[in-house]
Amino acid sequence: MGWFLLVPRPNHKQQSTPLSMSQVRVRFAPSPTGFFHIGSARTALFNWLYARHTGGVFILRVEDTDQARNSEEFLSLIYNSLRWLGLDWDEGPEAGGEFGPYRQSERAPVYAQFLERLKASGRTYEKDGALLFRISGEPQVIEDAIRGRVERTEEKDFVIVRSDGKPVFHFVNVVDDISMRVTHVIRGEDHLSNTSKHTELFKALGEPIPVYAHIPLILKQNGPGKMSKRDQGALVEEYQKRGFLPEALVNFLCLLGWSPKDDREKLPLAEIVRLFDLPGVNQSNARFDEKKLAHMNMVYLHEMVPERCFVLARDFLFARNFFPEGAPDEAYLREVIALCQPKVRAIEDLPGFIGYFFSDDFAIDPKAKEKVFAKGDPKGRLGELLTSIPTADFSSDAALEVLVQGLAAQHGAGTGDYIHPARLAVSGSGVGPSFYGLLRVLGRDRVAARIGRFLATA
RNA sequence: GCCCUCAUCGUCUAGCGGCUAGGACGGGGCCCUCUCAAGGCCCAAACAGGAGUUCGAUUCUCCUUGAGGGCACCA
Repeated sequence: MGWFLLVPRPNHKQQSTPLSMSQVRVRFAPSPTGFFHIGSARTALFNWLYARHTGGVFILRVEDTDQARNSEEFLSLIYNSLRWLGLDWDEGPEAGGEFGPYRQSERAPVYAQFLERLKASGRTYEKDGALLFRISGEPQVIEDAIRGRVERTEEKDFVIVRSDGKPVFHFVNVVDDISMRVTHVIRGEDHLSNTSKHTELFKALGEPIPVYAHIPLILKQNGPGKMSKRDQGALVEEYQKRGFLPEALVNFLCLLGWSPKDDREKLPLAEIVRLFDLPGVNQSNARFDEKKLAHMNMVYLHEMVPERCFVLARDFLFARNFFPEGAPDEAYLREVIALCQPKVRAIEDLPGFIGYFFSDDFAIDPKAKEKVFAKGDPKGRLGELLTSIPTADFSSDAALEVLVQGLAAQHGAGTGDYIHPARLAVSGSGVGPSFYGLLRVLGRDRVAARIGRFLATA
């Protein structure tokens, strides 16, 4: 890892005119042939981070030349996911820019023009109706900003235009990077072996070679191989639908192949932007760990301001049709969410956690009931509590706590002797949010009715 | 098969010649106590193997092994 101390840092300035290359220009170039997945998201993220770190330009380029497999749905999914993650692009579709168009399907004239240049160099020839590129056969050396010197010799000529007239990936990719003035190519390591094809093309066209930075791949969490869009937990859209917090997913993704080099893990994006650099990126592949993502998501959830949590939770609950009988009172919902925010690990846990706040028709958990009735006199305690409810102060948790402590002292019992049976009576569950908050939010009427019903039926 | 890349706890990582090899997730235990999927504390857990270089290697070099990727008229 010490090579970058010896070799001057990325040397694009030596390779081109300082004026045109004075600003970093990176691109993320997805092809809309399937769902947007975690690996692509991280590649986009690292490009975005580098652009923001250097004050450069982040370009979105759509590689939609595979017409048989492309779809506009997949494309808008990419846009949506990038926006959800906060990865805004400076140039590209829906953003404009002076080096467009940014969809390859609209760039045929550019490819024709560069093809003429390549033909003029005498390095192309036709075979079976396709156009081939004649390689130099010379070793291709790149100074990868992450891996250091990598050398590889391309061994055979390759097709650059199919017999149907469509140019292939290697050619259009290089042409676009040239014409969009891309200075740094940050992409997955799966492209490392392709790079020799690309440098051959850059040289044949007499163009400067960009700085390459091949980032490690994300491996699927179970089983062999890299993560693909078919793997469990691979789709960005899925996390969005499940109510994950985008800042948590971004933070987690940053830590797959990069670290701040100290023991911090949760850090603000602005801090990551400040610290991020290519030599700090790891060289080894990382295995995706959904448990750690879930933990990161929980940490962000618990630290989030309640109002934002409310908005996210409300939208999520409505999206899941959690209120089939219509919207609940907003102030009440806000209180429920605020009460439960510290107790759930994720927004998606909410539906299973808050049902009894919105319906009196909840089941009594038999296990919890067994535990409550195992000792003491739960019904007697509930009776005492019920008697005190009409005159109780439900305006604050503290007031309710005082009430229960008073009952306990008066009857020579512990607060738990009231709390556990009462929690069961009002929620049907042995677990839940802070007890006094639970009573306060449910309110006097519900609490009294539910305890009364419990005493009558349990 | 050929080529390229990588290699520290189960997982994500810190470490850039001398450390009791640190942190986090997950796992186990204890505490708190109004429950808990929350919080606090503690424990187990790693330098793949072999040769070198060096006074000294997790750290540098080579080999082996393992892992990943690439070798399309897919991108």
